[in-house]
Amino acid sequence: MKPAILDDDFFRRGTLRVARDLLGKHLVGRVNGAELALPITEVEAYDGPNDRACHAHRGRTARNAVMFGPPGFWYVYLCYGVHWLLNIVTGPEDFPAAVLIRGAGDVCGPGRVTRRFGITGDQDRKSAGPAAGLWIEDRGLRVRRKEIERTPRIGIGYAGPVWSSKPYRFVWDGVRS
DNA sequence: TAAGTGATCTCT
DNA sequence: GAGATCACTTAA
Repeated sequence: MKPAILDDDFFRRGTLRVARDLLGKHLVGRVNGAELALPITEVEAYDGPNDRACHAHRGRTARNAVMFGPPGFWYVYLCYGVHWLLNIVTGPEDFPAAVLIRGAGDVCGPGRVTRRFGITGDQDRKSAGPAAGLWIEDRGLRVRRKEIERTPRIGIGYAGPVWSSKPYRFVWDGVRS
């Protein structure tokens, strides 16, 4: 199968579906002039205005505005004043949702993924693709359902018992090199 | 286990 | 404008 860059149609679907399907797809970027591609191993879904863990839950702000736009755009923000976190906007326009990329290849942890790829606020609000220097490809890697683990999301206790316990985190443990 | 770190958001 | 908060990481 020929590598295919994922486009709007892939990301326009339901957030949970996109999140699950993102496992095994390759995050591709340019680092120091060379191309770096790592298969995505861990993601979390943040699904719209009713999701109390989603940044868009309290309405549109300058920071989260990109989530209200069309799918396939990067949402990058600084967390704890230290770490950049990488999200891809999902769902139709005006439905604020995104998927957080928490792990790729042998890199575990959302802050470490961005550091590995050299991602900063520069990519924020850009459309995922070569022009942004950062995109996602389907390279034909096959992910079996049994290899996917679903757990609650990390670090969102503030969202209350209902939303913080939703199994919106997807981990692929079938990656082998 | 605790602190660093600074943008962002919610009050005054 | 001030104060609290935070989708994390690292060093103990």
